Amino acid sequence: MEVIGGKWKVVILCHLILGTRRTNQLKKLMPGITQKMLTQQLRELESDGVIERKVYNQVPPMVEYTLTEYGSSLKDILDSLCKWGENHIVKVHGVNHDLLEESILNH
Amino acid sequence: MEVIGGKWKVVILCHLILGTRRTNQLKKLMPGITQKMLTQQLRELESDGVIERKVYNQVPPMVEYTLTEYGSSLKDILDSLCKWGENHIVKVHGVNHDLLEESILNH
DNA sequence: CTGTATCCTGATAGATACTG
DNA sequence: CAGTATCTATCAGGATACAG
Repeated sequence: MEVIGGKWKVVILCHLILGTRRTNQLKKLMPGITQKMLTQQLRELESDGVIERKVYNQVPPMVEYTLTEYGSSLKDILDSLCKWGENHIVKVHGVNHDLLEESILNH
Repeated sequence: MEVIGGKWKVVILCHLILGTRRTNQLKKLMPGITQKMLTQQLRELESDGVIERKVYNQVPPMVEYTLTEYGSSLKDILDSLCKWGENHIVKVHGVNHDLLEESILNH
């Protein structure tokens, strides 16, 4: 739970499951997150060994984040978590399915 | 994550998967938890509909907690979570397997 | 574009004492 | 036995400004 318990970590991980992403791509995928939180959560995921940070020395800067092989072992958890979470949100909050992505990914 | 994200919730749920437990049983199973936290986490799990609280009117009081049917749907998540967590602790903290239960359930 | 540095607030949790 | 009430400490997270 310490590894995936941060407010945005599961969301970040779900995005990275789909492939490598740049910092700004992640930011656009999660409009509700602040720059500070994004960096912070990414650093923690990195130091836990589940994602990798690749810096390209150029101007303007470019940084890519990728799921490590170890991080990929979280896929099962993420999947069952997302599945359960969707049902739960629909059940408890009565959100219809079209609003789910927005509801989940932005908050 | 809001449902299982509390500091002790996954531990409580893991115990309740094995069967109904009384308050004091849970307390003994988790030496590190305080009375306050135990009650609090149980109440939250209850209001999320994943556990059920049964009060027997007697002296001394007896209260039993059981996983609801809905709560049982968390079993997959809990399983994969525990599995991954064990590996992670061994890998990161170098804890040997005998110390795992103590390490996990008490902190 | 990516990231750091502050400052600040609310949530979370620990300790302790008390109640029916 | 099970739970409540306080009070306090800590921490995660938000807002904002700044930097290479």
